[in-house]
Amino acid sequence: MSTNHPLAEDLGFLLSRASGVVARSASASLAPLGLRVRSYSVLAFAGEDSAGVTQRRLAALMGLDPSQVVALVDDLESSGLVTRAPDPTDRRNKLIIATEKGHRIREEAQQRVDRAQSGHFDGVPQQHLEQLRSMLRRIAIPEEVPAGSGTESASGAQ
Amino acid sequence: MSTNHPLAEDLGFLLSRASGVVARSASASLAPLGLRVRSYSVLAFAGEDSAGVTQRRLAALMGLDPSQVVALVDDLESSGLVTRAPDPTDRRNKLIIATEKGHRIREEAQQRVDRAQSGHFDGVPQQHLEQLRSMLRRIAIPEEVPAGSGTESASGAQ
DNA sequence: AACTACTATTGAGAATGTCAATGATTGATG
DNA sequence: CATCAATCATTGACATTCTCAATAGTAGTT
Repeated sequence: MSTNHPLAEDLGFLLSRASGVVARSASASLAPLGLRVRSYSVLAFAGEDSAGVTQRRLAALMGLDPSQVVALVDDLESSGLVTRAPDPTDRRNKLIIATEKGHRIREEAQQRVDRAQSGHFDGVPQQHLEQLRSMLRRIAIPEEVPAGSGTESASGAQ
Repeated sequence: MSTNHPLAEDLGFLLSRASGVVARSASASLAPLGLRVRSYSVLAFAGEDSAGVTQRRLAALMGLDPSQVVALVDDLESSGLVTRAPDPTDRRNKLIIATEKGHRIREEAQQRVDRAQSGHFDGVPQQHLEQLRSMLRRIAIPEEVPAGSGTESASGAQ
């Protein structure tokens, strides 16, 4: 193992650093809408599936503790962007569904985020970006998360 | 216009997600040494330059507020891994220098982190990793940070 | 019914991020 | 030399985020 590379070249460090930079600018771009990166993510996922998403699944998708999702949904709900609908098939679940207003804001938010992010990625050729996406997906999601039943031990960190 | 891609394909989201995954495992691997990712980063940077690093520079390197560095250095100092040495050329600065023990721990820590990270990156071909590093560097560091300890505006001052 | 497993929720405590203010020091200006 | 602005480390306050344990409600099983 060539264990003597400077930290500034370490992939984990660069990952964290780049993530911070991008998240910061995204957060700044969302501020006018009263959203943060986290709440935007919840809104986006909720808006992608008209059937709604359970909070448990949101937590798994975002790599958060389920308890964190509660507050995020609380905010979005009190802002009228999403609703908590009971799941007819399993009343333990609460399906997070974007309202009409939620969809509008989500659209606007996505444009803002895209615009902010393009500033960081425009220097990189499209083909490389696709590779980057592929690698990050691989690292971020060790195994595909099924959408239906969650039989996984989804406690996140252990 | 790629304005309608799912969030799970968004580069910023994937970046944040991958960063979290890698940081978590790195943090876990460092726990036995009493280090976290942050304190390890400080220790690593301090150990890379025998002349030491100012806290201001550490903050810039790591993308932190200077006030955050204070606590990190406090911990490392009380653990005997680094020392705060006065800068002869500018007494406002405090040069963070790794102790002998600091160097030993840093070595051990680096091996642990590398081992933990290899689990995430080993599936990716070496060439792609190099591209990944290059892209991340570009995103993470908008402009190269000069390494001069003092305010040597001899060449390339800006 | 009893039991186990799962979901959302709450709460506590630690870690992290952000921001303003301060003392010590430096460099530049008058 | 005296003064002023800028820089560095530090402190403190405050919000956000992370991590964990515990709980009520529900589901599936036996």
